[in-house]
Amino acid sequence: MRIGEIARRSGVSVRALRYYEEQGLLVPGRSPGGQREYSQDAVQTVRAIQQLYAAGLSSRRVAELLPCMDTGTTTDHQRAMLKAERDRIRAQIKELTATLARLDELVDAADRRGS
Amino acid sequence: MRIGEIARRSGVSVRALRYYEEQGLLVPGRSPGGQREYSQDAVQTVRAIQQLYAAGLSSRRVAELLPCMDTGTTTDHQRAMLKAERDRIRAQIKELTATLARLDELVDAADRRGS
DNA sequence: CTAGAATCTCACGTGGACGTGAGGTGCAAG
DNA sequence: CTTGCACCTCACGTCCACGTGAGATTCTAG
Repeated sequence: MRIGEIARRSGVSVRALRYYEEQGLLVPGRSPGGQREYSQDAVQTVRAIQQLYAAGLSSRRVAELLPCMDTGTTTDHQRAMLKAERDRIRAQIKELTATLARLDELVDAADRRGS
Repeated sequence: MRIGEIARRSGVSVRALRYYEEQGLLVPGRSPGGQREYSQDAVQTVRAIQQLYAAGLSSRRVAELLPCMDTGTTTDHQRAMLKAERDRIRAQIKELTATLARLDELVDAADRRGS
Protein backbone atom coordinates (compact mmCIF):
# COMPACT_ATOMS: atom_id res chain seq x y z
CA MET A 1 0.00 0.00 0.00
CA ARG A 2 1.14 3.51 -0.73
CA ILE A 3 1.17 6.39 1.70
CA GLY A 4 -2.17 7.88 0.69
CA GLU A 5 -4.13 4.74 1.41
CA ILE A 6 -2.42 4.21 4.75
CA ALA A 7 -3.27 7.80 5.60
CA ARG A 8 -6.95 7.27 4.76
CA ARG A 9 -7.16 3.94 6.58
CA SER A 10 -5.45 5.14 9.72
CA GLY A 11 -6.89 8.63 9.79
CA VAL A 12 -3.63 10.55 9.95
CA SER A 13 -2.13 12.90 7.39
CA VAL A 14 0.44 11.98 4.78
CA ARG A 15 2.79 14.46 6.39
CA ALA A 16 2.40 12.69 9.73
CA LEU A 17 3.39 9.36 8.18
CA ARG A 18 6.53 10.90 6.70
CA TYR A 19 7.27 12.41 10.09
CA TYR A 20 6.91 9.01 11.76
CA GLU A 21 9.49 7.65 9.35
CA GLU A 22 11.78 10.58 10.12
CA GLN A 23 11.52 9.67 13.79
CA GLY A 24 12.20 6.01 13.09
CA LEU A 25 8.75 4.94 14.27
CA LEU A 26 7.42 3.41 11.07
CA VAL A 27 9.91 2.93 8.25
CA PRO A 28 8.27 1.51 5.10
CA GLY A 29 9.96 -0.15 2.14
CA ARG A 30 10.44 1.61 -1.17
CA SER A 31 9.18 0.88 -4.66
CA PRO A 32 11.68 0.88 -7.56
CA GLY A 33 10.56 4.44 -8.27
CA GLY A 34 11.29 5.56 -4.72
CA GLN A 35 7.74 5.62 -3.35
CA ARG A 36 6.96 4.33 0.12
CA GLU A 37 5.47 0.83 0.36
CA TYR A 38 3.60 0.04 3.58
CA SER A 39 2.57 -3.41 4.76
CA GLN A 40 -0.95 -4.20 5.98
CA ASP A 41 -0.18 -4.05 9.68
CA ALA A 42 1.26 -0.53 9.33
CA VAL A 43 -2.27 0.66 10.09
CA GLN A 44 -2.11 -1.00 13.49
CA THR A 45 1.29 0.53 14.13
CA VAL A 46 -0.04 3.97 13.31
CA ARG A 47 -2.90 3.50 15.74
CA ALA A 48 -0.43 2.45 18.43
CA ILE A 49 1.69 5.53 17.76
CA GLN A 50 -1.34 7.79 18.01
CA GLN A 51 -2.43 6.11 21.22
CA LEU A 52 0.96 6.60 22.83
CA TYR A 53 1.16 10.21 21.66
CA ALA A 54 -2.26 10.80 23.15
CA ALA A 55 -0.97 9.44 26.45
CA GLY A 56 1.73 12.09 26.48
CA LEU A 57 4.73 10.05 25.34
CA SER A 58 7.40 11.68 23.20
CA SER A 59 8.56 10.35 19.84
CA ARG A 60 11.68 9.04 21.53
CA ARG A 61 9.67 7.00 24.06
CA VAL A 62 7.37 5.71 21.37
CA ALA A 63 10.38 4.64 19.31
CA GLU A 64 11.73 2.76 22.32
CA LEU A 65 8.44 1.08 23.14
CA LEU A 66 7.00 0.26 19.72
CA PRO A 67 9.18 -2.83 19.19
CA CYS A 68 7.83 -4.59 22.25
CA MET A 69 4.26 -3.61 21.35
CA ASP A 70 4.79 -5.64 18.19
CA THR A 71 6.79 -8.57 19.49
CA GLY A 72 5.57 -8.72 23.07
CA THR A 73 9.12 -9.15 24.28
CA THR A 74 10.83 -6.54 26.44
CA THR A 75 14.32 -5.68 27.58
CA ASP A 76 15.02 -4.57 31.14
CA HIS A 77 15.28 -1.00 29.96
CA GLN A 78 11.93 -1.22 28.21
CA ARG A 79 10.28 -2.78 31.24
CA ALA A 80 11.55 0.05 33.42
CA MET A 81 10.20 2.62 30.98
CA LEU A 82 6.92 0.80 30.70
CA LYS A 83 6.45 0.90 34.45
CA ALA A 84 7.45 4.56 34.63
CA GLU A 85 4.99 5.49 31.90
CA ARG A 86 2.27 3.43 33.53
CA ASP A 87 2.76 5.37 36.73
CA ARG A 88 2.67 8.66 34.85
CA ILE A 89 -0.54 7.70 33.10
CA ARG A 90 -2.14 6.51 36.31
CA ALA A 91 -1.31 9.85 37.95
CA GLN A 92 -2.66 11.65 34.92
CA ILE A 93 -5.94 9.73 35.10
CA LYS A 94 -6.21 10.55 38.78
CA GLU A 95 -5.73 14.25 38.15
CA LEU A 96 -8.17 14.26 35.25
CA THR A 97 -10.72 12.53 37.44
CA ALA A 98 -10.31 15.24 40.06
CA THR A 99 -10.67 17.97 37.44
CA LEU A 100 -13.75 16.25 36.09
CA ALA A 101 -15.30 16.16 39.55
CA ARG A 102 -14.63 19.84 39.94
CA LEU A 103 -16.30 20.67 36.64
CA ASP A 104 -19.19 18.38 37.53
CA GLU A 105 -19.76 20.34 40.70
CA LEU A 106 -19.94 23.58 38.76
CA VAL A 107 -22.42 22.16 36.26
CA ASP A 108 -24.54 20.58 38.96
CA ALA A 109 -24.68 23.79 40.95
CA ALA A 110 -25.69 25.67 37.82
CA ASP A 111 -28.35 23.06 36.99
CA ARG A 112 -29.84 23.32 40.45
CA ARG A 113 -30.06 27.08 40.19
CA GLY A 114 -31.46 26.78 36.69
CA SER A 115 -34.27 24.42 37.66
CA MET B 1 2.57 39.32 48.12
CA ARG B 2 5.05 39.89 45.36
CA ILE B 3 5.57 37.66 42.37
CA GLY B 4 8.50 35.70 43.76
CA GLU B 5 6.61 34.49 46.79
CA ILE B 6 3.55 33.51 44.74
CA ALA B 7 5.86 31.58 42.45
CA ARG B 8 7.38 29.68 45.36
CA ARG B 9 4.05 29.00 47.04
CA SER B 10 2.32 27.81 43.89
CA GLY B 11 5.26 26.01 42.34
CA VAL B 12 5.25 27.80 39.01
CA SER B 13 7.90 30.09 37.55
CA VAL B 14 7.88 33.86 37.71
CA ARG B 15 7.75 33.88 33.93
CA ALA B 16 4.63 31.73 34.00
CA LEU B 17 2.87 34.17 36.30
CA ARG B 18 3.68 37.07 33.97
CA TYR B 19 2.39 34.94 31.12
CA TYR B 20 -0.87 34.30 32.95
CA GLU B 21 -1.31 38.04 33.33
CA GLU B 22 -0.60 38.50 29.61
CA GLN B 23 -3.39 36.00 28.88
CA GLY B 24 -5.76 37.74 31.26
CA LEU B 25 -5.96 34.76 33.60
CA LEU B 26 -4.55 36.31 36.74
CA VAL B 27 -4.10 40.09 36.73
CA PRO B 28 -2.57 41.36 39.97
CA GLY B 29 -2.57 44.91 41.33
CA ARG B 30 0.48 47.12 41.19
CA SER B 31 2.55 48.79 43.90
CA PRO B 32 3.36 52.52 43.55
CA GLY B 33 6.71 51.43 42.16
CA GLY B 34 5.08 49.31 39.47
CA GLN B 35 5.61 45.89 41.03
CA ARG B 36 2.90 43.22 40.90
CA GLU B 37 0.86 42.75 44.10
CA TYR B 38 -0.92 39.41 44.44
CA SER B 39 -3.67 38.64 46.94
CA GLN B 40 -3.64 35.52 49.10
CA ASP B 41 -6.06 33.51 46.99
CA ALA B 42 -3.94 34.02 43.89
CA VAL B 43 -2.23 30.77 44.88
CA GLN B 44 -5.54 28.92 44.51
CA THR B 45 -6.15 30.56 41.17
CA VAL B 46 -2.73 29.46 39.95
CA ARG B 47 -3.49 25.88 41.00
CA ALA B 48 -6.78 26.02 39.13
CA ILE B 49 -5.03 27.31 36.02
CA GLN B 50 -2.47 24.52 36.19
CA GLN B 51 -5.19 21.93 36.68
CA LEU B 52 -7.11 23.15 33.63
CA TYR B 53 -3.94 23.32 31.53
CA ALA B 54 -3.16 19.76 32.57
CA ALA B 55 -6.61 18.73 31.38
CA GLY B 56 -5.80 20.05 27.93
CA LEU B 57 -7.66 23.36 28.00
CA SER B 58 -6.22 26.34 26.14
CA SER B 59 -5.52 29.70 27.73
CA ARG B 60 -8.64 31.02 26.04
CA ARG B 61 -10.86 28.35 27.60
CA VAL B 62 -9.24 28.83 30.98
CA ALA B 63 -9.86 32.56 30.74
CA GLU B 64 -13.53 31.90 29.99
CA LEU B 65 -13.98 29.37 32.77
CA LEU B 66 -11.90 30.85 35.60
CA PRO B 67 -14.56 33.41 36.61
CA CYS B 68 -17.15 30.76 37.38
CA MET B 69 -14.59 28.65 39.23
CA ASP B 70 -14.27 31.59 41.60
CA THR B 71 -17.85 32.74 41.87
CA GLY B 72 -19.68 29.48 41.25
CA THR B 73 -22.06 31.26 38.90
CA THR B 74 -22.21 30.44 35.22
CA THR B 75 -23.62 31.96 32.06
CA ASP B 76 -25.28 29.78 29.41
CA HIS B 77 -22.16 30.00 27.28
CA GLN B 78 -19.99 28.87 30.17
CA ARG B 79 -22.29 25.99 30.98
CA ALA B 80 -22.13 24.78 27.39
CA MET B 81 -18.34 24.96 27.45
CA LEU B 82 -18.20 23.22 30.78
CA LYS B 83 -20.24 20.33 29.46
CA ALA B 84 -18.18 20.11 26.29
CA GLU B 85 -14.93 20.06 28.24
CA ARG B 86 -16.33 17.47 30.62
CA ASP B 87 -17.12 15.22 27.69
CA ARG B 88 -13.65 15.75 26.27
CA ILE B 89 -12.02 14.88 29.58
CA ARG B 90 -14.20 11.82 30.03
CA ALA B 91 -13.18 10.58 26.59
CA GLN B 92 -9.56 11.31 27.42
CA ILE B 93 -9.78 9.31 30.64
CA LYS B 94 -11.34 6.44 28.74
CA GLU B 95 -8.55 6.41 26.18
CA LEU B 96 -5.86 6.68 28.84
CA THR B 97 -7.43 3.76 30.67
CA ALA B 98 -7.28 1.67 27.51
CA THR B 99 -3.64 2.64 26.96
CA LEU B 100 -2.88 1.77 30.54
CA ALA B 101 -4.43 -1.66 30.13
CA ARG B 102 -2.33 -2.24 27.06
CA LEU B 103 0.88 -1.32 28.86
CA ASP B 104 -0.18 -3.45 31.81
CA GLU B 105 -0.51 -6.45 29.53
CA LEU B 106 3.00 -5.94 28.25
CA VAL B 107 4.46 -5.65 31.73
CA ASP B 108 2.50 -8.63 33.00
CA ALA B 109 3.62 -10.79 30.09
CA ALA B 110 7.21 -9.75 30.71
CA ASP B 111 6.89 -10.44 34.45
CA ARG B 112 5.54 -13.93 33.78
CA ARG B 113 8.44 -14.71 31.49
CA GLY B 114 10.86 -13.21 34.00
CA SER B 115 9.64 -15.32 36.93
C1' DC C 1 2.09 8.83 -25.54
C1' DT C 2 0.18 12.04 -22.63
C1' DA C 3 -2.66 14.24 -19.11
C1' DG C 4 -3.28 14.42 -14.44
C1' DA C 5 -3.29 12.34 -9.94
C1' DA C 6 -0.27 10.86 -6.41
C1' DT C 7 4.08 10.95 -4.42
C1' DC C 8 8.74 12.64 -3.76
C1' DT C 9 12.35 15.85 -1.28
C1' DC C 10 13.76 20.04 0.81
C1' DA C 11 12.80 23.55 3.93
C1' DC C 12 10.39 27.24 6.25
C1' DG C 13 5.96 28.19 9.13
C1' DT C 14 2.80 27.34 13.30
C1' DG C 15 0.87 27.40 18.02
C1' DG C 16 1.22 27.16 22.81
C1' DA C 17 3.47 27.71 27.33
C1' DC C 18 6.76 29.26 28.71
C1' DG C 19 12.79 29.85 28.97
C1' DT C 20 16.34 33.10 28.70
C1' DG C 21 19.24 36.87 28.44
C1' DA C 22 19.73 42.24 28.11
C1' DG C 23 19.39 46.41 30.17
C1' DG C 24 17.05 49.28 33.54
C1' DT C 25 14.36 50.13 38.24
C1' DG C 26 12.37 49.29 43.30
C1' DC C 27 13.25 48.41 47.87
C1' DA C 28 15.04 46.98 52.56
C1' DA C 29 19.71 46.79 55.07
C1' DG C 30 23.96 48.63 56.78
C1' DC D 1 24.29 56.52 50.10
C1' DT D 2 25.32 52.47 48.19
C1' DT D 3 25.25 47.51 47.95
C1' DG D 4 22.59 43.95 46.27
C1' DC D 5 18.69 41.20 45.52
C1' DA D 6 14.11 41.12 43.59
C1' DC D 7 11.56 42.97 40.17
C1' DC D 8 10.49 45.40 35.72
C1' DT D 9 9.86 45.43 30.32
C1' DC D 10 10.94 44.10 25.76
C1' DA D 11 11.93 40.56 22.66
C1' DC D 12 14.04 36.58 20.67
C1' DG D 13 14.65 31.31 21.53
C1' DT D 14 12.77 26.51 22.43
C1' DC D 15 10.36 22.15 21.78
C1' DC D 16 7.26 19.14 19.18
C1' DA D 17 4.08 17.22 15.97
C1' DC D 18 3.08 18.25 12.33
C1' DG D 19 1.09 22.20 8.19
C1' DT D 20 2.24 24.19 3.95
C1' DG D 21 3.95 25.48 -0.30
C1' DA D 22 7.66 24.86 -4.20
C1' DG D 23 9.45 22.30 -7.65
C1' DA D 24 10.53 17.72 -9.53
C1' DT D 25 9.34 12.75 -10.30
C1' DT D 26 6.37 8.43 -10.52
C1' DC D 27 2.36 6.02 -11.48
C1' DT D 28 -2.23 5.15 -13.67
C1' DA D 29 -6.00 5.78 -17.08
C1' DG D 30 -7.36 6.59 -21.69
